[in-house]
Amino acid sequence: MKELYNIHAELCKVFSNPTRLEILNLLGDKEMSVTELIQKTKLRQANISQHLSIMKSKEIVISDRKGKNIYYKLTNPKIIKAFDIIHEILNERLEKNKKILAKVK
Amino acid sequence: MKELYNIHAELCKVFSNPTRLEILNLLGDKEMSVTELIQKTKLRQANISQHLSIMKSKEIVISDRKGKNIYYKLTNPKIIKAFDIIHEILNERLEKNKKILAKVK
DNA sequence: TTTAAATATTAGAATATTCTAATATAATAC
DNA sequence: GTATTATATTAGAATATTCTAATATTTAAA
Repeated sequence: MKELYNIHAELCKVFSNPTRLEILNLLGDKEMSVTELIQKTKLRQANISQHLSIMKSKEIVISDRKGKNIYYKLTNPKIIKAFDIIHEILNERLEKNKKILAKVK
Repeated sequence: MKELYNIHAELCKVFSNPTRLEILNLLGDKEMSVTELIQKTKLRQANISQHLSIMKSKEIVISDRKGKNIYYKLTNPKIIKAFDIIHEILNERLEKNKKILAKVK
């Protein structure tokens, strides 16, 4: 069982960086080339490449060259499902805080 | 939108440590005192306390003293739902690898 | 009111992560 | 071939994380 926690933690480590989350969310919509990712995120090329390399090595994305460009996509779209739940949790937290603020006011 | 990635990443950072995942999974079943958590995990008291402190500060768990003991529980059980999806992803990955191995053999 | 049990905090060494700048590689177009 | 475009890799400084050992705090029991 401890081994499951290790690989689960490894996976979450990948998700614990805002740039990688941004990339993954973009790839959730459709596969995208590195150039497109640079344009959408406004981040440096080396940085995007490094993050893609990390995610590829963890088998979270796969790449596919098409002519001049290399396209990346998610290996498993369920990742987005997990993100959706995280977003629900964050929204519920926000709502709760709003209510508390409303009472105090 | 970038702000969402920041807080999402912050939350996943908490999930990117095997000990914290182990604690959270235990708390998913029922609330538990620090002593119980030490017994179940076989980890050092200081270590458990530090991890609980981190998760409390991120509002992932809340604590409640009952006499001698302090009990911790999840603030939002949906966390376990997110973990279940992660486990599905990891299982699917495992199955895929099994199939590949079977073909090679 | 001292003692014991339960939990928290602190300090610090070891390790890991993340970014930028610079450079390398690979494919296409000319 | 040579230049250009797209992408990857490397090195290294700054920062963050994680554990252990030691110590402090809090509550209940004697």
